[in-house]
Amino acid sequence: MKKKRDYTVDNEQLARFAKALGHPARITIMEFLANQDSCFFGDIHDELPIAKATVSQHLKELKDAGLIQGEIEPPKVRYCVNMKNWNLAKNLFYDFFASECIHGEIHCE
Amino acid sequence: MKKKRDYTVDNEQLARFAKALGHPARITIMEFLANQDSCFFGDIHDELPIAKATVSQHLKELKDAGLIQGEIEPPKVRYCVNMKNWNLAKNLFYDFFASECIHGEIHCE
DNA sequence: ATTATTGTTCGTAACTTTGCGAACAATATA
DNA sequence: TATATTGTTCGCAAAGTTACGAACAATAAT
Repeated sequence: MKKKRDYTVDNEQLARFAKALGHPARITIMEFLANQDSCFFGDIHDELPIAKATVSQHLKELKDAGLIQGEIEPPKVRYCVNMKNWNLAKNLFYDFFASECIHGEIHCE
Repeated sequence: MKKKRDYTVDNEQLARFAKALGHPARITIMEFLANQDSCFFGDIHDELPIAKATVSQHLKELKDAGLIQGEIEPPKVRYCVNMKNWNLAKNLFYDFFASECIHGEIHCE
């Protein structure tokens, strides 16, 4: 029997972030939140071609992945980027893609 | 009825890449391919704690997403990073995360 | 106390993902 | 021709994803 390595913690985390971003609605949400001050549920919903129940579901996934957080401001809910985890994701992705720079063309100096 | 925007082509593409990377096995594969010259199926399989049928499946997904390509060198199969699409992915991710630099701490100059 | 606004949760349906072992195909070796 | 090596495909099971409308809860306004 050969010995098989387990996945590293970093790779598990990176995969978790990637998975959370693996839907155009969730990409659109993150992009929107990154460039807005007002980030109420309704504003997000207006950006997306899907029902509010589905939007709520996508927001929950982003929240579970740690990429956003929401706080209730009755009668609305304000969503924001979780900067700590967003930066963690950013760094993991940067390092991931940087490892390819040995072949590199773009973004490698 | 409100008018809802469709997803942009870029966001769809970015989501497709993110989804393809949304599993630790596939992250591990890409990382491995990025840093090796020999990239036979068997070498990849040895890195992963899963059955070869499952490895084959993950490779197929990465291939379908355009991130890798494989060529038969009987009796082996050599897998490699598809640099064109890898760089496209890299750029899409970089731009995606760069949009957050208005709040930024790290990697923003 | 109604009624309206806002967003979540429930229930359901269709589809996709992940994983495995077994069977298979294709070449190389004895 | 038999046998070994390499990797894919098949068939299946269990679990997760995506989507919706309807029902619900919580606050605010009439």
